[in-house]
Amino acid sequence: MEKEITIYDIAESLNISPSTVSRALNDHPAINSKTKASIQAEAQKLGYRSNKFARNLRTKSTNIIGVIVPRLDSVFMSTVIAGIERIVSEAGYNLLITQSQESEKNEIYNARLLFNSRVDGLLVSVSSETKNTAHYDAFFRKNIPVLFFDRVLPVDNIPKLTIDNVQAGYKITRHLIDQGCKNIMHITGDLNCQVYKERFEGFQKALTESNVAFQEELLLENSISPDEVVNTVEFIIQLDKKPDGIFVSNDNFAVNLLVSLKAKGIKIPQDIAIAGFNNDPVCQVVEPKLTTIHYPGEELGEMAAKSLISHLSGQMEISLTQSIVLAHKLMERGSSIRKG
Amino acid sequence: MEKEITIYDIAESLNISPSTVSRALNDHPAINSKTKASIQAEAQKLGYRSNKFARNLRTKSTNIIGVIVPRLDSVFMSTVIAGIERIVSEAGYNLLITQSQESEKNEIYNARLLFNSRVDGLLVSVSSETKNTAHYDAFFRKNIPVLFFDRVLPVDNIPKLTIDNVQAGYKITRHLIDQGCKNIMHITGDLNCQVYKERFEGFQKALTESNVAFQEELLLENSISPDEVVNTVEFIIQLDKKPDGIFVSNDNFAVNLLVSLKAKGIKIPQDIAIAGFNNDPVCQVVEPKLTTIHYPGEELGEMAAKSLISHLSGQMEISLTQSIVLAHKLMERGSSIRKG
DNA sequence: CTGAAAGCGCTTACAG
DNA sequence: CTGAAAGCGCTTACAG
Repeated sequence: MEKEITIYDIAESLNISPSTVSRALNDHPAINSKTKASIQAEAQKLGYRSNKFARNLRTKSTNIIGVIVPRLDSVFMSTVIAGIERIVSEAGYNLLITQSQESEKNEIYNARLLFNSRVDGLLVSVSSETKNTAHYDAFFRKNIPVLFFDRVLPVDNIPKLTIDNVQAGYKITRHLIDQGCKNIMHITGDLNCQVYKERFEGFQKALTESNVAFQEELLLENSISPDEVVNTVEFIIQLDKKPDGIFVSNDNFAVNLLVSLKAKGIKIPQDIAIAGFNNDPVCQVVEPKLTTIHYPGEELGEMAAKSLISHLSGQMEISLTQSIVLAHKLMERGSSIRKG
Repeated sequence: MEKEITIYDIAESLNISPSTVSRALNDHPAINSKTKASIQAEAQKLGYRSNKFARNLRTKSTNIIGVIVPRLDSVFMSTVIAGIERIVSEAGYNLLITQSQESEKNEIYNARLLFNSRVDGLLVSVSSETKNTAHYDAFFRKNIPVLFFDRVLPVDNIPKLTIDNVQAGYKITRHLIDQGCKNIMHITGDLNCQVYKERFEGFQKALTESNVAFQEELLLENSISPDEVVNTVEFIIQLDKKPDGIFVSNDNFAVNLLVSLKAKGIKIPQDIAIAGFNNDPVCQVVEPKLTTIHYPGEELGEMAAKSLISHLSGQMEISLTQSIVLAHKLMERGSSIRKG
């Protein structure tokens, strides 16, 4: 076990004061450049590494950004995280990442943990259970910037980074209608969750606008867990009046549903047109390929990280108080395009 | 901006010493339980939060575990990370996560960063460029435990957590041979990378054992980037003697290849049987479903985190010096099973 | 351009 | 069971 080298060791070996060593190591302008060079050389030679705790204790900042997401293991979220990591590490920050596993309790716990870890800023995508932002008040009170992304809460004065889910839901439903669908099913997650709620809103808006009736029984809420595919297929099969189109708020479920429906002899898109959400790579691999909304995960992550960091570094204070809406895109593919 | 409450504030308001407050807050056994209760109540009331930097500075431990992976945004890796996060957060540790983007330079940078962040332990999956462990020497010298998982280096005395890639490669090739394949192509990543090298080794072993000749031109190295699918299909199409089986060291590529080959009129598995590696969910969605090796990501992550933590908490010192080999499983599916 | 000194908020060996 | 005191390794206002 090596002894840990401190600025005092460097100071002693060079016969100067620790103050000067500290300044030289931080590239302080007042220090003579020759002194600086010799100090830096000596630090290198002795294998010095700065003690972040002592530094943080003094300066009261951590260079750590906290992240809370519902789950780490989706294609979408891992892409977002990868984007965040890139920007954050380029800017010399570290990342403390936690997942709530869709539980408000875990989210509260994580928020507390990150607060106690004194993160300089926080990037949050809320769990589907989360109803309010009380557990972030501690951050607000201390002026620690918090940015919500993707899964946000319908609360004012909190900066948010999202896509326009209402419009996206509208567009995709509109597309299904244009392809001749008149009896459209919607399969979605917890409607208390803002993103699902808004997509559903867009869905309804498109129906109303085109005078397509909304069938209550064709709304399947909370059913986008992969295990639910079997039940969903059964449900669809036994319906007297089967849907001729399905908008699923999640690619993964959509894709599995598509495969299972085909296995039951249902033709996609002729009998039922299907559309998903997110543009996961898997969309391109099923046959027919899945129509979906492109939701730019990596860019979302990068944007989120950039906004937070430029806020932290003092530039662009305003932008963090604004909400940013990223562009999305309808990807029309075989699963919904009906020839003629 | 609220004033930050310290143990001195609690001590003052209760008219006792900071020492006692510190002990009470850490649930020290010597403290009277009434004193303890009143201190904890006061801490709560004042909104006290412990200052980790002061604590770490004193105790010289951080409760942070560093993670270095090649990429965050694969299904496999995000599953691993999710497993790590679960275990680590249950044990009261935090995670500092970095990605090397398959660059040795980035990996070295990240190792240094995490070293300077004084992580208590390190979990590493190396980039495909990484040739040696010199950049982890600093950790070894300080007895900071390092555990390599999935992508490991062929170096002794470093604990590793993997599956038996040779055997897995052997099994899947053996399966292709059993299905009547006699001219098998292998598509793989950088063969300097241990996992790919070993799978290839297993591939060769199975061929040799069954007296199936290995065709040099049927080894495609470094070609598992998604952009390469088109070229690969072209290459296969123009071959005089087309392969009747393909073992791809990566599900994602395998699945895209399967789809593209089908689009060219090649029948899977009749003309060409295909097998992948990892058991990503996408395997179940293509038609026919993809034969692959199940590589348990979540368990891998959990195991890695558990080993490291039990080492850190002083139990099970030995196990970290051993290597752990997780079970894998051949998933036989339609992409390779030939009737008759 | 450089130094002496105080202080960030905690923990813990020592003493009682 | 409780307290006084030192010290972890840094930074920085103040002085020169």
